[in-house]
Amino acid sequence: MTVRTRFAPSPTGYLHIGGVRTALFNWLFAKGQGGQFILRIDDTDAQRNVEEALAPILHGLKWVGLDWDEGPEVGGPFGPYYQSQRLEKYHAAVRQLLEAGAAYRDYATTEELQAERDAAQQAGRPFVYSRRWRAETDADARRLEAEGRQGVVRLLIPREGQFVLNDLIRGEVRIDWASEQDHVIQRADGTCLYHLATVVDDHDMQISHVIRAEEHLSNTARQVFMFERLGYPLPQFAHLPYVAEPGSKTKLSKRKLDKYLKNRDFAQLMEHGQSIARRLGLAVSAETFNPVIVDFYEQVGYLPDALLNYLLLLGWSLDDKTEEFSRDEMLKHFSLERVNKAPASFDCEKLVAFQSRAMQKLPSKQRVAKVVPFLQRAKLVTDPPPCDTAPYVTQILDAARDRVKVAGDILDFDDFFVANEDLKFDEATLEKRLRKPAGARDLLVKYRESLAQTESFSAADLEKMTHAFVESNGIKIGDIVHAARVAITGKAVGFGLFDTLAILGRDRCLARIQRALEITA
RNA sequence: GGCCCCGUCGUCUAGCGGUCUAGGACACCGGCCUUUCACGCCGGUAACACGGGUUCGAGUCCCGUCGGGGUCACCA
Repeated sequence: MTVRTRFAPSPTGYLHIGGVRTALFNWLFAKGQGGQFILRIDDTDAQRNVEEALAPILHGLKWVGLDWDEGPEVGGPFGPYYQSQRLEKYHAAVRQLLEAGAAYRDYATTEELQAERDAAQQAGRPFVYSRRWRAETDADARRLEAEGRQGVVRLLIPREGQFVLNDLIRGEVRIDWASEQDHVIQRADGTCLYHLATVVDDHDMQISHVIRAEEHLSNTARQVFMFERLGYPLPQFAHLPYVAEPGSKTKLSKRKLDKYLKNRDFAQLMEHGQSIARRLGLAVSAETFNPVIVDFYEQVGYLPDALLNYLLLLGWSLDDKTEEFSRDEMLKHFSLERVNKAPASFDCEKLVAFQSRAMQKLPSKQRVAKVVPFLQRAKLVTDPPPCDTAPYVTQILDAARDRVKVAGDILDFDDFFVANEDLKFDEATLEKRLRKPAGARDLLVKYRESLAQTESFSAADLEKMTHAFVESNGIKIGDIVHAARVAITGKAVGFGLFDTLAILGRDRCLARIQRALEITA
C-alpha cells in the first residue's frame, strides 16, 4: 500500500510555525517511503476571500520547500482539493449516514439546546442532548418544519461502550462513547461541517495516514464513527504533540503575541527581525510580521533548511547526538516511532543557533546570492547589481563570518555600500574615541598619512604597518584602532580593522578619515 | 468542572530493568585568545515531580498523588 498523507490548512491568511511542523512531518513520512503528500484546503466555513487568505500559506510551504504531489495549483486525480467545491460528495455521505441510521435530522433551536446545556451544568452532570427534537420519521420532520423549525443533521453517537484508538504515537487511547456528543454534520442551510468533510475527503483521497496535531485527538472518535458507518476502511492515526509557547507548555497561538513579547528571547528575535524590516523600508505590523508566522523568517533572511532542521527536532530525535540533518537525511531517518508524546516549547535561541550554523556552512557563492537581494531592497546596491558586486560582497562576508547570521544581517555593514559623504557617524563613539581622548585626533592625522604612504593596502601589510606605527609612536594598539574604526565605518563595532581598511580601499579610507577629522574639529 | 493526553538539566532531548556517580545540543557562568563586537578553544553549574508497590536491582514496569496541557461549537 502506498503511503498517502495530507496537510489540510484552512485559509487563515498566514502559515503558522506549528503548521509547518505538522506539514513537515507529513511530508517526511510520505516522501521518505516513496508515497504522496497531498495538500487539501479545509474551507468549509469560508465566507472570506479564499484566494487571498490562501496565498500566504501556499507561498510559505513553497518557501520551505514542502512541495505537494496533489492539491491547489498542481491538481491531481482526486480533486477538487478545496472542500468548498466538494459539497455534493458530503451530501451523499450525509444521505448514506441517514439511511444507515447513523445520523438523524434534528430540529432543536439554539436556545433550546442552550437551555439543556445550562440545566446539565446546574445539575453538575455532563451535557448529553436529550434528542427531544429528533425527527425519527419523515412525518416528524414535516411536522417540526411546519412549526417553522430548521433542521440540521446530527450523528447518532452510541451512548454506551468504548471507543479504542490505536494511535501510532500515543498508543492505545480509550474514550467512552457516552462522553461524545451528537455532533452536527450538516447545517440547516445544507452546508457541511469539518468532521464530516474530513472523513469523506480522507477516504476519497485515499489517505493512508492521518498525521495531525494533538488537539485533534478528541475529534477522532466521532470521525472513526463516521468512517465505520460509511463503510470506509480506517486510515492510521498519529497525533503529534503540539508546539508550545516559549518557556511554557501552553499551545503556541498567534493570538497571544503580546504575552510572548514579554519573553526576553522572543522579544529579541522579534526586534532583530523588525530592525531588518525597517532598514528594508518594509511596513510591518506585529499582526502579520512576527516569529509565529513563517513569512517572518523569509523576510528576514533565514534559510528554509535551517528552520526545518530546527522544527524537525521539536518533538522528534534520531538518537542522543545527531542534530544536523540535510533534506535527504531527514527523509531517510524520519519515523513516527521516534516522535515524542510531550509538547515541546518553541526555543528562539536554539532556532537562531541552527540558522547561524547553517549560514556558516553555506558555500560562499550561495551566501552572496542570499545577501545581495537584501542590499538591493535596502537600496544599497542597484538591481541588476554592478558586475563587481559579487567579489566585493564575498570579501565582506568572509571578513564578517558569523556576524551575518541571517541574510538580512548584511545590512549591519551598510557602511561598505554608502558614499563617503553619506556615511553616518555614531555620535557617542565619535565622542569617546576621537573628541575626548587627548591627542586622539592628532594620532589619527598621522595614521592617515601612513595609510596614504604605505605601499600595499592588503590586510596583512596594513597590520604590519599599523604595528610599526604603534611602536614608533609609543602607544597601545587600541589607541589607534578604535579611532580609525569609527572614522572609517562610523561605528563602534565591526569585524577586524585591517580587513575593513583593505576592503574599503585607500581612497575611501583617506576620504572618510578626513571627513571624521573635520566633523570633530 | 467532565473526558482525554503528558511529566528527565532553564529549553530541545538520549535513555526502551543492571553499561546512569544520567549522555548530547542551545542557553547560562568562569578562563584562554583578542584592536571592538562576534567566533573559536578549555572548564563549570544544572534534571529523573512526589509517594507507594513489583524486582536481587527502577529514570526505565504498575498504582496513587501532585503538576502541566488539550478538548468539550450549527470553527477548523
